[in-house]
Amino acid sequence: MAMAMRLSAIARAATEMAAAPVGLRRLFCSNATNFSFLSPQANSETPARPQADPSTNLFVSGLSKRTTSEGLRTAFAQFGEVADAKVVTDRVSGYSKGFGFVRYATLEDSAKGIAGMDGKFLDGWVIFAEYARPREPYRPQNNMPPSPYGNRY
DNA sequence: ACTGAGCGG
Repeated sequence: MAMAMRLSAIARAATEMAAAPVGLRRLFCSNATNFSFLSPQANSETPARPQADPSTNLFVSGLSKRTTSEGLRTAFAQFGEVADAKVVTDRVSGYSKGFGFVRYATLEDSAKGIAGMDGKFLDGWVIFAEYARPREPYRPQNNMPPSPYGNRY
């Protein structure tokens, strides 16, 4: 019965993990976050699943701050055709924010990119690759006129 | 400048 209590504690912990926000699930990698076999109702009960729908665009987090867009592209290009790769940097300091985006040419490639890179090491850090959520709609922060240096939209 | 969760300009 002590055993039964231990097992239920484990099941409870696993259930909490499955319902935990992305930040906590990051302790593992996104490949190992499906614990629905321990909480069958979690599927219909989970309000908004944190995972985004499949996309050619990947959100990559956990990056070393020394990883560049070029390094990101090189790593992910092993698994498919990379159309674009970008490490997000602070605009004033120029330093990496530790995450970035990789856009593949096809959905097949982006799936292979996740399988190949999620939970792997890059420049000494375990990185996480997942489908990116749809990009934020563009809106100028102030009421500044459009920049002459190139608005891409 | 360090920052270790996060979804970009």
